[in-house]
Amino acid sequence: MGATKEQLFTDHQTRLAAYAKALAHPARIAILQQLSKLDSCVCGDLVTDIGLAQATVSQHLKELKKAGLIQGTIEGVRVCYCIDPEALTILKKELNLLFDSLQSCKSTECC
Amino acid sequence: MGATKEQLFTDHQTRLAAYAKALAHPARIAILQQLSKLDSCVCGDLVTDIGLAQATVSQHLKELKKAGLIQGTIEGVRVCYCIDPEALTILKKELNLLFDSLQSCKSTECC
DNA sequence: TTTATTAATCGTAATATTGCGATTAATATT
DNA sequence: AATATTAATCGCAATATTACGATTAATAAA
Repeated sequence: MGATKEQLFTDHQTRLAAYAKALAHPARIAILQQLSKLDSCVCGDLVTDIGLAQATVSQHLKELKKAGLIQGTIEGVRVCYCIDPEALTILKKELNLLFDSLQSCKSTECC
Repeated sequence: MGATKEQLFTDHQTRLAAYAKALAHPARIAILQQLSKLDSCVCGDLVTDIGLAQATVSQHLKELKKAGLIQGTIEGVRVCYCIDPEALTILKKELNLLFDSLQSCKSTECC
């Protein structure tokens, strides 16, 4: 096994889980923060800044790209990575949906 | 390999990644939503509601407990699971920290 | 006491993730 | 043309995740 039974869940649950998965590694959070901090989007710097091997950083970038959180454009030999602001907006929206649905929590009544 | 190089990251990055990991499966999001929806916290119902095997649901509950998002109290034969409202507050705070740090994103300038 | 119910855990299988060295393809530079 | 730089990808190893049947321990009910 090891594969999610997708048909059991709503689109919102699946979408949010996918975003959460993208954020589920400190390196990927660090990459996002680094990307937003840099003046330019020259992103080979990420490798030195993060402290992981180039192949590993490249893999994390791929995950972030897959989730739609970042975009990459080729600039000669280099690749410029940037956060997709729209994706961030959608992510925030999905998170708000979750927190709204958890707001009616009556847990203090029993645990 | 297959283990995160924790020493490279800040506490915030590690903490948030751990929370995100807990949310990184639709079943666990479904469980949280179900827990907040039920009048009581009688949670054996989760197994029928979610549609996964008892052992699998139990494992997801364990993950949520590990992340601190839920608590479980024994009530006779049954176990009552509840969302920890404080953990939700912390999670929101960590997420706000992230979004604040990503706010200064200048990505539209280049990608 | 015997039987039923509940939920954790064990064991197993399939798959995914994390990490990196080595290689590769692409573009720059000399 | 030869060389350097950059970043994706391959291949591998270690570990983690997802899922479930079977078992177990605990409590409740008969």
